[in-house]
Amino acid sequence: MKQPRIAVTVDLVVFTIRDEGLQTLLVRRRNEPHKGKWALPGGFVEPLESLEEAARRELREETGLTDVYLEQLYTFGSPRRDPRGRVITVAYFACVPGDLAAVRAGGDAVDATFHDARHPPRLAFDHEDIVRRAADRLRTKTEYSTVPLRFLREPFTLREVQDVYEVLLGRPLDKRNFRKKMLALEAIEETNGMRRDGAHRPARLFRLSASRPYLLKERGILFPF
Amino acid sequence: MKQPRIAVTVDLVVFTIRDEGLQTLLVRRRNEPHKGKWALPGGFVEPLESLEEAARRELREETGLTDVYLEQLYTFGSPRRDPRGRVITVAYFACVPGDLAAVRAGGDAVDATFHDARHPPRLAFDHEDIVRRAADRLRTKTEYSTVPLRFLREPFTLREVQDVYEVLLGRPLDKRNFRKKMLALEAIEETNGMRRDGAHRPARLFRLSASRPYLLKERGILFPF
DNA sequence: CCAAAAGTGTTGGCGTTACACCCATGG
DNA sequence: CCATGGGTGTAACGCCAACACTTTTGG
Repeated sequence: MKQPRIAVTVDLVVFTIRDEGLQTLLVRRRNEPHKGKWALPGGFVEPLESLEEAARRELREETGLTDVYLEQLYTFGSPRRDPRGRVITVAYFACVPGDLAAVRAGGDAVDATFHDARHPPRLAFDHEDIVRRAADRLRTKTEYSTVPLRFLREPFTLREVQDVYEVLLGRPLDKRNFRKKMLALEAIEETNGMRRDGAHRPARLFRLSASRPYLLKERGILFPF
Repeated sequence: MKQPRIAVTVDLVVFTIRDEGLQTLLVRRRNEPHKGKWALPGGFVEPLESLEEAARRELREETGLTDVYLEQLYTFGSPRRDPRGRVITVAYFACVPGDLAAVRAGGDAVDATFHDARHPPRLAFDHEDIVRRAADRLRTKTEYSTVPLRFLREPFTLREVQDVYEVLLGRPLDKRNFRKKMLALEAIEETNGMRRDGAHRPARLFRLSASRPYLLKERGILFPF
């Protein structure tokens, strides 16, 4: 084939909820171009791996995480988005629990830390566009899906679930209505464990239902109230 | 850069509504691989064009259409999806009016005709997956967006709008409720023209509102009834 | 016994659905 | 004047949002 070849990368918007806010993982670039700038973790797709495999590999290399929720977001391909030449990037976003151990920098990354996803610092390439689009998608999906459950480590309490939704939606939700609706979805199921912490009634613990892990509501939306 | 280079194509799922059904444009391949098989229109991305520009160029070359609704769908990148080597494809879908003049085949295409989108013939590469995913996305968007208006040529009547939605949703809708809802969205606006055809009262003609061409409903869905 | 968070039901309002007849035209 | 599709309003229902107190534990 004498078709024009193009370099292909995957970039990852790794969301977590921490310090009462939505945060995203950024790495500081060790090399040119954009040396020293913050950027999304990511890298070139290898010849024999699929795009999602490439994304999971990069995520594992950066955070040690496996089995996270990962979704293809959008493919960015402006001809001049990378000064090195024609590079398109397939962007993914991931949802990881907020209590994960410190991420370790590696490869092209000097440093790897979480930053406010809605007001990130200046980023390399078009990565600010990517973060913005990912945050929009996440907010939209919060309205009608149970993707936000992926921010929790099992087992979790209903209050923890509600906290996640409240951060993502940016407003408080009514506790009774929230519980009714979340339980009606059957996206989570009770364990027989309890969480005992502090001087108050213990909380029931839940896990994701084996059957409906990523439920999308087909009719109506989840949280109009 | 000594990064692995990959060939990048765009493929198009060009939807139209015709003969009371959702159809998609297919071309018959002139060359190997998959010579003689039906496939989606598409082709290689040129070095200096963006992905969307490539998609619009291919669409123009195949159908002569410009100014159609075009949306990036998904990027397919399994390592063995193309026997020639590593080729990833950025898939787009388009909505075009059902009354367009015959499309002309060109380039790698022997023939170009519309086929039932829900039961297409056997397609080259992974194009059946692409069509299936596009049809799913279109159906989903029909529930909460005015994308289906893009299947109509302006000016159009409310009955024509309803016909489009009924085909996409696969069920009849109540005429009065449909009109109320569609007008309340302010996605279309009245012209002062009338369509006179046949022995009956003439129908008011509408066009897309300049302001809200691709309205997505933020709360609730369009057609719960 | 007090503080702190978990857990639980009911009601009113609003938005959606269901539904049938008159209008304007061409032949 | 008849056939054909265009155009219109209301009432019942069901679902959603609002809302406050009891339970259980630790100290």
